[in-house]
Amino acid sequence: MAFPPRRSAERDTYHHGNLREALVETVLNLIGKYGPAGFSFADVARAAGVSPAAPYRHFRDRNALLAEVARRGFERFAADLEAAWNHGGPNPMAAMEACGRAYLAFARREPASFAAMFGLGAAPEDEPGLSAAADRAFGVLRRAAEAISATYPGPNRPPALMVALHLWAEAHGIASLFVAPGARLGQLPMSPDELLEAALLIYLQGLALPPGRSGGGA
Amino acid sequence: MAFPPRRSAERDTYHHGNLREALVETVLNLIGKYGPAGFSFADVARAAGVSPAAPYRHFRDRNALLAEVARRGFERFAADLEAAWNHGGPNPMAAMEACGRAYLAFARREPASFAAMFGLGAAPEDEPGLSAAADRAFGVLRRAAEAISATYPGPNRPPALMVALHLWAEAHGIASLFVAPGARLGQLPMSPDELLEAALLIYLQGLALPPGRSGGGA
DNA sequence: TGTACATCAGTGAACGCGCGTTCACTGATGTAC
DNA sequence: TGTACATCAGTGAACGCGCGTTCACTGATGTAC
Repeated sequence: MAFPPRRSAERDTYHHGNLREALVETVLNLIGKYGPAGFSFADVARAAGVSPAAPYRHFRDRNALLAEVARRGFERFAADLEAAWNHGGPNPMAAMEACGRAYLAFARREPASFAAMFGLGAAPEDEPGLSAAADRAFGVLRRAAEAISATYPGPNRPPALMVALHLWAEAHGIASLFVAPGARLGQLPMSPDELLEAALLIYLQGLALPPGRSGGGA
Repeated sequence: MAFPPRRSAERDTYHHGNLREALVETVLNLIGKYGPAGFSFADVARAAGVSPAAPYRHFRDRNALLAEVARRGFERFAADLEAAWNHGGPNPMAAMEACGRAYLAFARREPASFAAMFGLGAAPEDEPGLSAAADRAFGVLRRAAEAISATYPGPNRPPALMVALHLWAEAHGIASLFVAPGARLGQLPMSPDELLEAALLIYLQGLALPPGRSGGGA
């Protein structure tokens, strides 16, 4: 992949001023266009309008750059989930639904970040801060699950961590299979959001029952 | 990534005999070691012990080779799911559980195929047969969901396709997040299989109820 | 069963290219006094 | 407020390398008669 250098009139000073930020943003653009594996470190420099040596001032190598992109993605992701939870209303169920919608919305709105974060494409190796940021995002879901769990009476109160993992997996599965670009499946009978919402409802209903004969008659 | 040529004594004839198969298998090896983006077309040839021009007899380019790997992966995947369903016993619930286990088992046993199939790494563009193979795999889950749906009495019989999508997403989410190599999460409170089984049970219980107040008191 | 010949599946050398990375450098910025 | 100087963030040329791809070729295989 070769890119024409960015209109060089864009920058009239010798120093870029904010190259680090610009590189991160450029990567998001490139991932969006060519996928996480579809461009080189040199391409990033070219697209950002600097010499191929410039990025080395800010990132050790291509992987460190990608990891930073993923890390920032997780930060925004966590913030989105947090906001959804906080504004989801007093009812934990409704708030959890809002979280689910936020999950899919993020995958839709920031497919490039999503790809970088979850390694759909050359997965960035662990860099300092990456896992921490990912944990922060999961932490929101975990606390949400705790609030939900607490609404069930003691005897059949489900383990909050399990609930969090279940819901995360469902949201992530739907996002990966049906929202992320290049999703392999064609026609869905309903939107991903509706699909997730229905799954959430059914799951939470199932939680209310003590484990027993599952399904079959009424 | 550079590889030493394979011990050349391995092949004493001028013709390889079964290079196409060998290339596919070599790719699985390389994905396993370096990820789906971690090697070049030339590396594949080298690792298979042939000249860099030889693979062109069998595959248009790197992408076509990766697509073939993914296609075969889906074939085996579909076969696994089918077998799990068929041997899962007469009870559709139990059989679906077996399918879930087969899903995770595949991701565990063939991480390289899984990565190629679901584009965890440079996703192969659509090649003839790839989507068809993927559809075949999903078809198994879809029929299983139909059998499950049919066990519910008419009034609240859930749409089979929705059930299939829900279960696929849950299984896929768990596989992607917790089974696939490079999964970002650390300690789980239970194994992925247990996690999926629990989710399945809760979900199927929830299906049995007519939609209403979800959760909260008993 | 032999043989001539077409076809096939490999070789290996060659090409141009862009990559990642380094280097000495230079222009701009910030700060001490 | 001026000025000297250290530091910083960029340049651009250069390097060796391996990539993808092509080419004329050659050894092996299969088949017609």
